[in-house]
Amino acid sequence: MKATRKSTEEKLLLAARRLFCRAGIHATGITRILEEAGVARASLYTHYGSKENLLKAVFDTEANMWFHWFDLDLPGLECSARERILALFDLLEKWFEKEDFFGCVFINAVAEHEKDSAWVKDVAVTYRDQIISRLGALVGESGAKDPDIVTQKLGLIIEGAIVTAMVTQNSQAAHIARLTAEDILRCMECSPSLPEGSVSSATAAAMESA
Amino acid sequence: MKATRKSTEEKLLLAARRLFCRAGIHATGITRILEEAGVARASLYTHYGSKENLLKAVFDTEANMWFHWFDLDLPGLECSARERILALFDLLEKWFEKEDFFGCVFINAVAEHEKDSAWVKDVAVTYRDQIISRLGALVGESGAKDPDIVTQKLGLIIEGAIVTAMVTQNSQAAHIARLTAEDILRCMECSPSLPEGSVSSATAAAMESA
DNA sequence: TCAACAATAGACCGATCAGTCTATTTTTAT
DNA sequence: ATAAAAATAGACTGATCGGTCTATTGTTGA
Repeated sequence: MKATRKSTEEKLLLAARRLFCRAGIHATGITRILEEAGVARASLYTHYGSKENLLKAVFDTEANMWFHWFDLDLPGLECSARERILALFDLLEKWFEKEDFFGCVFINAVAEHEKDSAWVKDVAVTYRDQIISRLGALVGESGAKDPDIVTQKLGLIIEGAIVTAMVTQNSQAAHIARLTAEDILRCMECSPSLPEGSVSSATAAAMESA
Repeated sequence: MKATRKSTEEKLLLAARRLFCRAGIHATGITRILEEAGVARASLYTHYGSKENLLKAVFDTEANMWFHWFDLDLPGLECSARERILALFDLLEKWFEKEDFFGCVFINAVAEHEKDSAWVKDVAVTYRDQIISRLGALVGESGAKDPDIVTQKLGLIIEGAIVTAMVTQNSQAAHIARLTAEDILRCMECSPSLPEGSVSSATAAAMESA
């Protein structure tokens, strides 16, 4: 608990992070950020130079949240790797419960920016790789038979939980994701396919939709 | 296969749907839609009245895609309910493989609009409920012990697959989601918790992150 | 005390946006 | 063939945006 006054830089960063997620990046004007931060217009440009750089700084802080989870919070738990994987979903739940949770700034930013050749997507994918890599290390420790597939499954339900929580504005998505993670872990060493055969051939005929 | 020429209305709708997803809604100007549609400026306003109404029309077409899957494609398959659930992920994969797939317009729209008191979120949530309801009916047919939880799990991995496919631009997310769905279905009648106890208490201590 | 710096308010600029309007051409139906 | 309807190009408007600039006020450290 530092008693230090929040710096101008911090005030801008926090307001931008909140508004970019709550209202969208394009929809959030510089003026609104300045109002919420309680900071003068020129200060934004002396500290960050542009709205784009401010967004990059917001990306960094969001990535640091994830790195903090994987590099400090989860390793501090005295439990098995499998339990650490499940504990990740408790961290997600705490995140979703915050009053100013409005989705992941990476996902939201990608959603509202050009998907071909845009720096936003490149930055988001780079950070995503770093996060998935840490998740993969955790899965590796758990002794999964096919760690890559398990990692991809877990990454998918993490993203699903974030989006579900954003859209429904309900932190329960983390709990559902945790239950799903338990299913994945329970099936980790079982046979890779269902008793009944695949239906992928029967499905192919059913496609002519708009 | 109709040989009918595409109407002005359709051309606008298709261009808008593609651009809203590929580049974002705010980032897509009217002029760009008109260029891609090959349509005059005034035609947009005679047919739709405003950019907002055009977005609503795009929402309708995307919802109809889902309704077509649940109400026509999947019921047409001669297989068990469980297999129909899995077949949904094959439909998703076909969707992701389209060259102009850039995410779900509902998710993307929510991501870039105000999350408190905005019509965009309300419309998206309404359609989401209708889709989840159809998914729930399918799960009910499969004889799941706890159909509500299973439905929420499946809904979550569907959203996860869509976002993963959007961010990574890789249709393989549908396959991972299908494998996860198989895990969920396989665990459907098993005991609801892992052999080892929960770690939720041990996790609570690890939270002070930014 | 006073100079160097940081932050302030707010006018201002050029660009872009959604939407309107006019005048012209093309299509359609009879 | 011709009149009505639909679509066209493109100029135009008012509002908003990101970013710059000036002038003033606090704040800090020697």
